[in-house]
Amino acid sequence: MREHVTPERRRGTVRDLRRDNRSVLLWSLYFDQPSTRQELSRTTGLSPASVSNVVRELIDEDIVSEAGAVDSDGGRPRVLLRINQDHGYVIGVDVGETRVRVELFDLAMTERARADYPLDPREHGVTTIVDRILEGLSAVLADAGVGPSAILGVGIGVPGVVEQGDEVIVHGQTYGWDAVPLGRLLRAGTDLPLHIDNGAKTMGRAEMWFGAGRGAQHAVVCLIGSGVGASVIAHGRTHRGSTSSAGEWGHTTIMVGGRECRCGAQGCLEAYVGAEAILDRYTGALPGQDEESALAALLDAAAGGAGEAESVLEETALYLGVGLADLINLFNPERIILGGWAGLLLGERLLPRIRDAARRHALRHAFSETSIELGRLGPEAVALGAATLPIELFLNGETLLPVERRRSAG
Amino acid sequence: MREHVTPERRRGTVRDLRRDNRSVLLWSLYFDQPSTRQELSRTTGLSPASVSNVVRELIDEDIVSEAGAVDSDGGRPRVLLRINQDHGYVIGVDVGETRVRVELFDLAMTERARADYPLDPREHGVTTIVDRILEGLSAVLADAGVGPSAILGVGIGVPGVVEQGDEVIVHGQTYGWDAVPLGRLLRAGTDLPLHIDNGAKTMGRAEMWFGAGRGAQHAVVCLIGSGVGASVIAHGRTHRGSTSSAGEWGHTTIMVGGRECRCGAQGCLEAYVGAEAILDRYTGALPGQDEESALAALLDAAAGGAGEAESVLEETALYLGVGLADLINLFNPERIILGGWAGLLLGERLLPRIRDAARRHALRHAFSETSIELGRLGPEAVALGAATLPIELFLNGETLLPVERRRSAG
DNA sequence: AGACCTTATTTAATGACGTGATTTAACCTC
DNA sequence: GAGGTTAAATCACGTCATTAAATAAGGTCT
Repeated sequence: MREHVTPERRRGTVRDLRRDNRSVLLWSLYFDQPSTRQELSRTTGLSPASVSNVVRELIDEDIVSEAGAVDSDGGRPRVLLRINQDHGYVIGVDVGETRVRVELFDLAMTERARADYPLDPREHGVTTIVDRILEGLSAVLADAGVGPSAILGVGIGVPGVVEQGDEVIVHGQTYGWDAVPLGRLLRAGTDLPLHIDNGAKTMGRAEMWFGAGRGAQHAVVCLIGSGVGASVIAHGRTHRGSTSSAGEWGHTTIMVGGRECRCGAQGCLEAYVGAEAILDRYTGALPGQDEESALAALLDAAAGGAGEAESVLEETALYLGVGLADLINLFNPERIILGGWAGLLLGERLLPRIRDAARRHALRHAFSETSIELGRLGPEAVALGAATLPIELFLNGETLLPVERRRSAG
Repeated sequence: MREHVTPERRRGTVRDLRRDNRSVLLWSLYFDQPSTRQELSRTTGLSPASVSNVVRELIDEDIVSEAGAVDSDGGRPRVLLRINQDHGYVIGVDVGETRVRVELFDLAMTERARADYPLDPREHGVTTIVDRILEGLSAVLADAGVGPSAILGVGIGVPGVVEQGDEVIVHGQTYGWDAVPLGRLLRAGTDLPLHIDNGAKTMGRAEMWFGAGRGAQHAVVCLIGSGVGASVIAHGRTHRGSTSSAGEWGHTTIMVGGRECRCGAQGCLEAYVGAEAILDRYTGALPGQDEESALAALLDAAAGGAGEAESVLEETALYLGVGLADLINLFNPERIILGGWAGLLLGERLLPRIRDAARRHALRHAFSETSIELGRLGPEAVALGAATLPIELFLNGETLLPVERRRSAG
């Protein structure tokens, strides 16, 4: 990743100061469009004169446009400013268990093109995935009629642990990937700036930017699907830890000596509340071929009064609540967001019971400061969140121009 | 706390830039004394000219002194710089379960005076504690012959959750304190700038600044005494969460439906590895009046081959390892430091077994990136760590002068 | 001892920046 | 269209970090 950030982000000269001020202004404008110079002066704390200067610069660079004015009541009207959504584009890639999806967005995160590639459930080979991604990149570029030089960057959400560094390495424990240098493999097929991250983390970004997490500084986004992951946000930024593998909530132990988990340990949370585990604990028959319809059927059975289904779900709510309580105690977030396809299904029916179990297992004070909510973006948001990775660099003024890219690639 | 920080730390003008640069220079010098202008230029990334300017300013303010020079091999010798350790003093307070300790340090963290007040085990009344603290402040000032105006600030480590805000509130679940406005109560008796924080967190600071955590950016310091706490450091800074109660590791659930914990929940880690809980699980007789000697006796019994003692400890190592694995999975630290009097006792004998249990319950990748070590400062470091709170503000250039203090107090 | 070399630090000149004060612009009401 | 009002741009100023040049402070060599 580093390779696409200007080397050694400095912070000490007057020019760095300008870059930073420009950046806070862009962030402010991005999340509160349209806005006026006045308002930006208030929200950024910069003087009106500085806002004027920076905005002129941004307009000259075709990043910001003036767009109308607000009605005045006796004075010069305030001019509305907005980010030019066609100044550049970003691409988000969702590498899931069942498909690869590639989406192209403009700066306003409006989808401009999409490509979908279903995966054979047993076909997770690295080269297959790499080919699909590269294919998808060309497809969405062609489809949207956008040239590569207009692309600010490509965000890629993948399952498994992503180790950031000079070379991005992906460890997909449950995916069959072992130390895959995904960045290098893709680089052979494209010059676009790549940003690879764990899918749960990109999903979390999406909820934080555009979903249930908006406005929160400290939050945890829980992703429950077949497996279980989480994205921890502290001070508005994803917590990565020393090698970017933080947030592996699913393999937290909630029952010493408990059920075997596919990670090899015993008593992991995932072995109780992951969709696969829930279905596994239920001995009755369930219709539906895939996990998604099976879990829905289980929920329906419980609603219909089926005893065992009911008790499996009751237990699930307890375990999930315990898992959330651990997050509350350790991270003291202001908000917990339950997402992922299974998380949303379960939350819809069990949220009160889950909340109650969390309350019983968390410290009073921390629990009372936390709200537990459902995600708002659905499980499709992985690509959207991945696309925010290059957006973030852009807003920070860290995006290289295509010319510079070529230089740094050589 | 806010009240003693200049209101609204800005970041946008050239003057802020200077404050920041001055701050990075001070931090660098503080942890690498003595140093030279050259070296500081390298470590801070500032130009030699800027270092010269800032250093001259610091010398004029009597914060830094020149102290000798390094031998040269043919050129002008480099002048050694060090922080003037008598430029100001800080006070650290440790409010423990059995005593209140107040220590006065100079800027080099050399202890200059100390006052100890044992507490009656059942005498945790707020007014008693407040009186002891105030008494201790006067005592160490008198003892060290230092006037209040030379004190940069007072750091106070207390048991329980400390809610930072305009008014500092202490919730001491196990201490019998309920929403105590400790800051306000102390303010009635002293004008000194106060910084209150959880004792586990201040202890963690001490290890990070001067102990086993030096140099780490991501670490967790575990404090095991009668109860269990932790201090999580991410990117070099203590993780506080939205209301500063993050890091309550002790009440993480490791066994759904397990042993009752004094917090009211079941299966908390503390109910298995806290000293009180360990002793409680052992049915044999143990000599010694206090927990400390009892635990030592239990360890000796096990070393002597006593079957039950051995199995209780074996179990303890397992549970503790599980607790550490949770931390590894969630935070992905580069280092875990085991501290607290019980943690040190247990670690001494059980560390290999604890490590092994952690390995079995953590994800491979994250575990392999983490080292698990014992604390180096002993359980006495709470006051030392608390005293680093005002030091931090000082290094950041956020300490008010006594004159300004009075203004802001009125 | 003195000429010369080497390295550290300071000084001087320069360019960039943010800000408050001052102008100018743009719209309203009467 | 004159006067009032608010927004935005411009100007003059002070601050800052940096580069290049100058100076300080010690060596070495003859």
